[in-house]
Amino acid sequence: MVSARGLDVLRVIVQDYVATREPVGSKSIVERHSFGVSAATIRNDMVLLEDEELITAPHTSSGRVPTDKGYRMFVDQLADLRPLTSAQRQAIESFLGQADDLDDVLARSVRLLSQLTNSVALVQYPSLATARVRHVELVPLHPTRIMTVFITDSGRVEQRLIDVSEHFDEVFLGEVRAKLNSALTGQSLPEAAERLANFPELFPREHQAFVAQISSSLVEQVLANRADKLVLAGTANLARTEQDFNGSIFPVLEAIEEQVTLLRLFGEMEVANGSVSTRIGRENAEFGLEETSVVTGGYSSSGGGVSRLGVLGPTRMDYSNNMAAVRAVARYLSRLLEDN
Amino acid sequence: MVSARGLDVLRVIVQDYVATREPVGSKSIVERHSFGVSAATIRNDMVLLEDEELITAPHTSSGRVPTDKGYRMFVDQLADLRPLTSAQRQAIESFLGQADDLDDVLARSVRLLSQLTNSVALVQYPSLATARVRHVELVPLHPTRIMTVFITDSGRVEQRLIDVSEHFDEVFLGEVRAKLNSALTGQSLPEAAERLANFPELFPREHQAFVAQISSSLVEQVLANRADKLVLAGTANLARTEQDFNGSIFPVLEAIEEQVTLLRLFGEMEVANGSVSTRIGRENAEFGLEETSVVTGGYSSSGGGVSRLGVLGPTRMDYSNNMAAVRAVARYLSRLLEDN
DNA sequence: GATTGGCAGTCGAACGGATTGAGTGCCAAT
DNA sequence: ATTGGCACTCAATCCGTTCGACTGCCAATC
Repeated sequence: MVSARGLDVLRVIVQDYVATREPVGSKSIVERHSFGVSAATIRNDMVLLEDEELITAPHTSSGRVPTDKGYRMFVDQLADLRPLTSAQRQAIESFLGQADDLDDVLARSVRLLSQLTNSVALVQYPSLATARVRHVELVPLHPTRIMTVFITDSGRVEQRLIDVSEHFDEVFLGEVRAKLNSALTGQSLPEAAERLANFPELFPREHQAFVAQISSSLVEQVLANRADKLVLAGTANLARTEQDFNGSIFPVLEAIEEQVTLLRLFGEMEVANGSVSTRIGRENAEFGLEETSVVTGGYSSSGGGVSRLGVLGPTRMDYSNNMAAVRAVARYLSRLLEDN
Repeated sequence: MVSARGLDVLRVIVQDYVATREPVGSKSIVERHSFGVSAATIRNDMVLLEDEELITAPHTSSGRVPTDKGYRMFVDQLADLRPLTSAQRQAIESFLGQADDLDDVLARSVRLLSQLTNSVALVQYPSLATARVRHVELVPLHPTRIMTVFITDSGRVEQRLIDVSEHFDEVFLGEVRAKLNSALTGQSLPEAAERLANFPELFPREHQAFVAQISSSLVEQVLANRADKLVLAGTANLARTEQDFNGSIFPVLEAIEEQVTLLRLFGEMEVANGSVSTRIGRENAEFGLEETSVVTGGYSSSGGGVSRLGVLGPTRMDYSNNMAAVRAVARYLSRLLEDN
């Protein structure tokens, strides 16, 4: 069994390895940290850690490196979630404070997060799953073209142009708009989609075809909006940590471009509002990201739903710092978006 | 002086080097291409090419590699702009043909271009500089909140929320909307901004403060829209061609994230509609991109302006193919966006 | 029983020398 | 102008040696 000191050894192995990118040996441990025991004792602890598959030696005569399992234990039990420095706190405050609209808030958050962590940062747009319709607008543009605008209480606005087959009457359009709003305002998106399906029936037969064009377009719009959007920043950091990706950052760049992958990854991590969770190395194998770790946190918006943000980097990352940064930004973001 | 055959030699050096990533020697030239002369003759030509700084030898006893100047000459005089294969043409047709709205068209174009070239592809949103206002809409949301929507004839739609300080009357808002549209529709953006400045004066004194809030917000919106937007795809291709970037793709990733850089780069390249132009290696030094080349083409939209699209990759890229691909996609895109 | 110093053993990294081979530059002959 | 021949250069490769950082084990010690 691994002793208490054994776990301390694991901790410093993770810390030193993350700091230096070099396998850490028993001797360097005793001279860099004051364990009060000799190198031989550390060595004894290390064989136990190796038995538990928490560390491994790249080759016979080298220092040890944490395994995925070792990182996992570090994250779950050993990492001290040191709070950010006051300078960092202040940076968050002043940097996010001056944002105005939702897009701006998210853009600033993601850049901030990537700077705090020197990693790729991701922020998911506020979830629409629990959002409610605030307003629907129909704008006549052409004799046969209408713009539909769709606004949710999470502050998201989407517009779309549709071409209808016949000329329409603007007064009648106003009537449609009024009925749409009274039918949909306050509804959740799935409810709204359902109501839209039956919506044309509220009108006299001769107008149903026309209204159906509008409502079916709106349905698409409502459902399409579920596909969440990501904002990212800090991709260039990948180049700096490239050697940690066993040669090729190709899969990582691919995942970043295929945002669907990242969204699925996010989706699989459960995140209570305010806490953070991690996925380490092979745990991401199904996404082709065996060498990368993800730290995720949840933030809540006035829509009520919890959305995610996080950072992505090599398995050999500074978990303590990154978890603290994710948590801090998530909390600040929640505060900002709930007030509003 | 460099003979005609000398230029042929330059051409095959560029082609072979791009194909193999290996310095090409006189012997391999004569055995791979039928020049009808001996290796020694080729060698004589090569010293002349080297005198002109069109090629260079990485070390004394190795084959030659094109210099930036050599690529430049290749691109300007030697590249055969072979038209795309009919399969490629068909791919363009079928892939772009099924797009519906502007965003979709651009997203498909950029992905297509990156696939055709195995490089990072960029497409600039249609220029608004010469776009004209098609429609302005004011949507009352709250007692004190209005959404302003701004539509140009280039198909771009922008919306924005503003909070006004006092409650307003919806009928009056309709009046404002009508006057706005009659004042702005058909105007170019700079003209529109100018008219908006004086717009409140059209109203009785007691309403001017309210109208001013709307118009000043619209002015911002109009001017802000000039900041062009880029869509990109194929970033993962950088990982594959990484060795061509002398070790670090950092500056490239950075430029990709800092879209401003790319826009400035685009801006410096003059592009008549339908033609393509290139920037090679050091010519991009001011952007920190000494090892990358950019192939740019222009496309026109019904807005009337010319916008740009292109690919970006290592200096050692397949210029013939990439120029052809850029030109083809640009032409197709023009056709698509002008009709509309 | 935990800890320690000592010591042999392992293995990658670094170094140096020899070899190989692709390719050049030059020159005299055609 | 072109060519074959030849000496020369230099990166790449291989091989053997050394060096050094570690480990693993063991007997002695606390």
